[in-house]
Amino acid sequence: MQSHPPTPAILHIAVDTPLHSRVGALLSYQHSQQLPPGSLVRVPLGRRELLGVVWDAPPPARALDASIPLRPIACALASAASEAAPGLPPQPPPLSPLSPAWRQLVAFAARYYQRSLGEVATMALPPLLRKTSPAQLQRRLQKAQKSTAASNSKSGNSGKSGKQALAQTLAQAPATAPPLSDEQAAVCQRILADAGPFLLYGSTGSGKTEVYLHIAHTLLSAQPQAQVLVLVPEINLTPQLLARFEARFCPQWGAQAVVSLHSGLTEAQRLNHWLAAHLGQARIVLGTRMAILASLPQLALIVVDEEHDPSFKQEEGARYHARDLALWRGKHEGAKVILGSATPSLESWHACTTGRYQRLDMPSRVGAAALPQVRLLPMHQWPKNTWLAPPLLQAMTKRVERGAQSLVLLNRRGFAPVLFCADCGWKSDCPHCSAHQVFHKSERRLRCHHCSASQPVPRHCPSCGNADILPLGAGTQQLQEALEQQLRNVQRPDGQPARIARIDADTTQGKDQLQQLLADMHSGAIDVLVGTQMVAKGHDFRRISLVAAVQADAALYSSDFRAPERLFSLLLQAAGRAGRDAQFMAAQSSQAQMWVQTHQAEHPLYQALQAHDYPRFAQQQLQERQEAGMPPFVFQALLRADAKTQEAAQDFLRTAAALGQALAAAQGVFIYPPIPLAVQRVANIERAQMLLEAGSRTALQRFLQAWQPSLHQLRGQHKSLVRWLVDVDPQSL
DNA sequence: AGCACGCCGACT
DNA sequence: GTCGGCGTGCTC
Repeated sequence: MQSHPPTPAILHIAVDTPLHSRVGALLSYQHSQQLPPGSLVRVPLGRRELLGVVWDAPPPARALDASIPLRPIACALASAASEAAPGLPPQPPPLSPLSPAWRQLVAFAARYYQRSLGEVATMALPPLLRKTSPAQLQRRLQKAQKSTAASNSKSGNSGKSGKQALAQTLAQAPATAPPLSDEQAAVCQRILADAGPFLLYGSTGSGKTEVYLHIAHTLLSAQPQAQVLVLVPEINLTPQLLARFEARFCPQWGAQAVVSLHSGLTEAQRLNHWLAAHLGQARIVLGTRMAILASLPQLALIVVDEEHDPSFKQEEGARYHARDLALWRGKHEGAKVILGSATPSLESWHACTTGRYQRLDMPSRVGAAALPQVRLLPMHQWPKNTWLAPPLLQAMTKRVERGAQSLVLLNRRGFAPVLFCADCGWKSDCPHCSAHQVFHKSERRLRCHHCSASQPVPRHCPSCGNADILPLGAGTQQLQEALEQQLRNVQRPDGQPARIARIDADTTQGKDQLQQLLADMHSGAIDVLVGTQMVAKGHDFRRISLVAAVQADAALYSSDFRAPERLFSLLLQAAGRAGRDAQFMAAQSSQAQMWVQTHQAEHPLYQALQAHDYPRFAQQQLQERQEAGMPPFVFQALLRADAKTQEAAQDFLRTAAALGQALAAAQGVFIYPPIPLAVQRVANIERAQMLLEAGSRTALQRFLQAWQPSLHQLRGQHKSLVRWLVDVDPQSL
């Protein structure tokens, strides 16, 4: 068919190299023929071979020795149909190039977050592609194209948990769509009629998922090629939602129609799922933040569930925010975007008040009991070291006796116990970090949560030799022990003693342990569950009628201005664990309750929580932020420097500030003085950062863009500098 | 960033 | 005598 012989060409290729290196831009290679932009190739660089993506523009002109010929690419993994040489058998259909829309997304993310094109591009591709030969890929492709009937439930879930959840959900809910409530129907109508983006504000149990399913079904039915992307905060939450989407869509469109994309998959699964999305076989892709960069040629809808969740922000490498990229991608690819949350981020809430997003409310809780009653328990009337106030213990005792469960939520693992010598005041500080090593009873070791250095628990104080050294500070473990002590004479309806269990990093080292604990909780074998944030999210325990938050106040004193927002969200989410089963609650003839132990019962945050009034909380927070000139009313970025000494790190930042000063002034960007990070030293590296603030996103972007070259130059002059990085839209300061 | 080459200290 | 520390230099 092709009559012209292929003409040799120069390809401009994005490879994973840091922006600040001398190979940070597109690299040029030669090949026997032109390959279309988006083609996947493997190229030699130095003595290694890297995955690369063919780009459409040449890199900015650089001094390149013209007498040395460009190296040829190693192989093409994916490209447009290549001509078979005359006489040879026709080549099997190759993988199509990545779409222009995908490359634009990658280019935007690279520009916005100040990383190289190649780094973002390779980050968006399955790691196995780096090692797969064209022949292997070809085989995989043929297999994928032939067996659309292959069981996705096998590869779609990792391990037992997914299958259990699937079976559970299938048993509970028929695959047919339940009728929508009036509220849900009204919301769906708006979403289908308007452009969006939409903020779906609905309390836990209000049926947001049913709205996602309905919209997805409508769009996928209307367009046979259309695809839907659903983002969830954490891997643990994927199996449940995955099961619901599979139950609804796989009977109609086959097992390949729904795939997951997250870091819990094996490399082979990830490649297969990615391919299914790229080839259009997957109609629905459900995944964590990384899935926002998947190749989805016919994207029609993006759902970001729990859009307020901080885990959508990547905190290393290219520090992108999946929700923000979702909005950009939706706009540029003509896909609808739905952000869903019971406690939206203040950024999103604010965007609704300015009309940038359309807010849709779903206030009612369906199929569940009334929202839990929130009781604020002032702690000043009890001795200072009281962990659980007597009224709360009484309430929990009553639940145990009636066969109902309680959940005790510890605000964070932050107050992990350190080892302390009462004689000389020695504490188990980490020798490499400005942090304490934490006492782990089960391992009999001290471990640093920042650098992972660990050592056996000393028998005597290393400083004064005193044998009387004790764990200091409330840990989940001590709380569990205290509870066991207090409830030791309490009996369940079956006459057995109360059973108390704990979920945290210590007790759930093996995956099976966590599954076992969750199963025991579901079966009712556990009466009181003590845990951190992870128990507050997602789990649908049917018999919990009381949730208690202890030590919640810490967030109110935090220097991080986002701490209250997170606390409110956590507490409301935790409250949502109680009273999920209306029938059970009716049989208990009691109301679901959320108890909060506090020294600040009058605090507006708790007052709003008591009223289940997120809008009031958000409005009050936004007003504070506006008055204080904080996001979302200003836009921020951080420049961080790591060096061998704090002084060197700050020196670099100060020099960088001086170099950017004129530019910053011109763009209206304010540069704050450098400060050490909260954890100043990790693994013997000193860390400092400098806040940049601007009244507009574009001003900040323009400044960062212009500033970047000076930062690269500066690098060479500061010898003890280990590295620097820019964090655009930081989540914590 | 990798991954080399290259030159000085404690071990089989 | 080698193994191995990480300093400097290069990669289309």
